[in-house]
Formats: sequence, C-alpha cells, structure tokens
Amino acid sequence: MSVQERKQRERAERERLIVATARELAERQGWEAVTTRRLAESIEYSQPVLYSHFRGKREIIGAVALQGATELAAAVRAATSAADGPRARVAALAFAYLDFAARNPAVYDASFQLDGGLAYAQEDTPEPLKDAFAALLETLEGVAGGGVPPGLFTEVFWAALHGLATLTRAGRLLPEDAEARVELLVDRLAMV
Amino acid sequence: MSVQERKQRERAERERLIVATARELAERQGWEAVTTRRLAESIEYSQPVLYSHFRGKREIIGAVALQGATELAAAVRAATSAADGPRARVAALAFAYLDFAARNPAVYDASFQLDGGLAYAQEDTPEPLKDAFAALLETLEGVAGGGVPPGLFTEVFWAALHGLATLTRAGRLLPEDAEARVELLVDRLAMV
DNA sequence: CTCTGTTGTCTAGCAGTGCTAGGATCGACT
DNA sequence: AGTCGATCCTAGCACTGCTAGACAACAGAG
Repeated sequence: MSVQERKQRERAERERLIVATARELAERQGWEAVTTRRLAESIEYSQPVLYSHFRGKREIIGAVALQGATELAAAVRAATSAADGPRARVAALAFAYLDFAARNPAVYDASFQLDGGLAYAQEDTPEPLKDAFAALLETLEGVAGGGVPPGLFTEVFWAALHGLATLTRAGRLLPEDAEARVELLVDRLAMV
Repeated sequence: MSVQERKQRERAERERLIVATARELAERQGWEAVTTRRLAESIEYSQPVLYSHFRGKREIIGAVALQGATELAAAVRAATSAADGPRARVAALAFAYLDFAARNPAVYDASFQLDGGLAYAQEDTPEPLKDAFAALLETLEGVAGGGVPPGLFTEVFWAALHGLATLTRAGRLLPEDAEARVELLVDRLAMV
C-alpha cells in the first residue's frame, strides 16, 4: 500500500500548492488575475488538473478563505492574549482584525467578501469559520454588557469591524483616521 | 437646431434606458447576469451602442451606483424627518439604511461593493455620493457626543451599518436578530 | 430634387474566461 | 510481459468585455 500512500501524499501536496499559488497570485495581482489558465501555468500542470482537486474556481477561493479564517483567528487570539485588561483586549482585537484585513486583502476578500461556496451561520459551516467567530466571542463576551447576548454583541462588533475594513480598502474611508475610528468604536460598544 | 436638440433628447433617453435596464436586470438576476450582450439585447440595440454612452461596463455600474446613492439619501432623509427625538431619528436612519440595502441589493452593491470607477472620500467625488454621506451626517452629528468630530462619528456609524448590510445579505448573519442588532448599535453608539 | 458628407449603427471578430470531453500515456499489478 | 486502470493533456465549447471597419440613413448644399 505504500505506493498508493505516496500518491495520496503527492496529491495532497499538489492541492496545497494550488491553494498557496492561488493565494499568492490573488495577493499580488488581485483575484481577477487568478484565472484557471494562469493558475495551472503557475503550478506547471494543465487546467483540468485543477478540476480533479476542486469543483471549480469557487472552491479554490473557498479553500483560501478557510486558510484565512484560521490565520485571522490565530492573529486575534495572539493579540488579545498579549493585552492586559478588558478594554485593552478589545482594542487589541479590533486592531489585529483590521491589520489582518489590510495586510491580506485578497485572503480577507476570499473569506468575507467573495463567494467561496461556503456555508455561514449554519450547522454545516466549516470549522475554521466557526472558530474565527469563536475567537472574537472569547474576548467580546466579557464586554457585552448586561442583558445583551454575547453572540449578538459579537455579531454587531464584527459587522462594525467588517464595515471599517471593507470601506477603508475600497477607498470609501481615508486611512488617516483609522485609529481614531477604532478607539471610538471600542469606547462606545465595549462595556468595560 | 431643433433637429439636433431632438437627437440629443433621444440620446439622453436611451442612456436612461440603458441604466434602468441594467439596474432591473441586476436586481432580478444579479450583476453577473448583466452582460453587455444581454443588456444590448434588452434595449434592442447592438452592443457597440453601449460604448457610445459609457466607456465600459464599469461606468454603467457607476451610473446605477449614483442613482442608488441619490435614492438612499432620500430614503434616509424621509425616515429621519418623520421621527421624533434624537434617539428615534437615529434608529429610523439605521432601519431605513438597512431596509434600502435589503430591498435593492444590486443597487446597493453597485454603490458600495462593486467597482463602478467612482472616486470616494475625495474632492472629485460625485455629488450624489457626497450627498448620501451628508444625509447620514445631518442626523448623526447631533448624537456624536462631546469631543468627537461629527464626520468621524458618521464614518463609524456608517461602517457599522455597511457591515450589517453586507454580512446579512451574504448569509454571514442570520436575519432573525436584525432588529436587535440595530437597537444595540443605536443604544451604544448614539449619545442621546 | 439630387448629390454629398457626416453621423450613427451593426456585423463580425479578437483575446480572454470557466469548464469539459476524449484521446494518449504512463505505470502498477497479474 | 502484457493488460488494464488511473492520470494527464490537447483541443474545444460557450461565454465574457470590447472594438475595427463596413454600411446605411439622413441633414444640408446646390
């Protein structure tokens, strides 16, 4: 069985290569530059190989999205655990979130803006997405305030961050006052 | 000169038809269904005619976006002027905004999500966009709270609404608790 | 009323997209 | 050593946004 195992390993390796390459390409030149032809060319295989791993382009975006969610969760947890006190932890969460979105625009888009064919807010939601939300919840549930369900509070806080992230990157908000906006958001929303 | 005037009128009329048709098509089947061929077919002209009015598809989206911004501003102003008291006016603004986004998803996307080739937050920003922001500002500047620039407060509030609108429509947030989320947002952000 | 020149429109086509059918090739097992 | 199945690629489909160039319609001049 070692032959088959080797083949499986190689297949899995190639799949990682596809996702990594798609991500790089998207981060470097935008998702509109990620075509099946260019992607196939980059991994030095023909187009149909992509379709032996993924149903289509959407699923490739979805794979990048899951990677992104995992990393976002890790970034948020790292930032919050390094901060002292509820107020500082919430602020650290917000800055970490926006920083991630700004540094990985293509990945962030894959996760929260593009259609990666993933289920959200449902039972069959992939684990990384649920975990990313959980990472936010862990810190935010402490500052939801009385009578407010932590989940609901987290959704609102998340939406605000998402709005700041997307509007800023789309040029709708000037990046200069980014910090002031975050401070205002944290001061008002978090009940410390 | 009346002949030329008539032609100009007809041209303007056809341009309105293009925008209206693109909007209908997008609202009915999504922007990905708005192709230059289908659009040309719908207005009963050939494709190149579109390019005698607009530089490309992006500009058509941009035209729909401007319409949308104008209507959004009107909807917000209508809702706020019908409400009594600062708290009620802010809530009315929020509900009107989200209602507009939910009822006109394609138009909302054109305005704030897709690339319509429009400038934002700059000097050469089209008037309808500036006015839509102004409509929010008019109501929100009264509840910004001391020491907080009204413009900054409006940006944050807008971002939160935008986040709620997009995440809800993308299936990231369940629509059930929509009202509770808005109430929470208004209660926390607005200093009545 | 005819001719002319401009203005407007359409046909046809380019280069690119996501995706797939079918043939070729390679290699693991009998 | 030969067979047969898995794997991969070539070629192509139907579509996209966009454009060059042929063609027709029509206002203005004579």
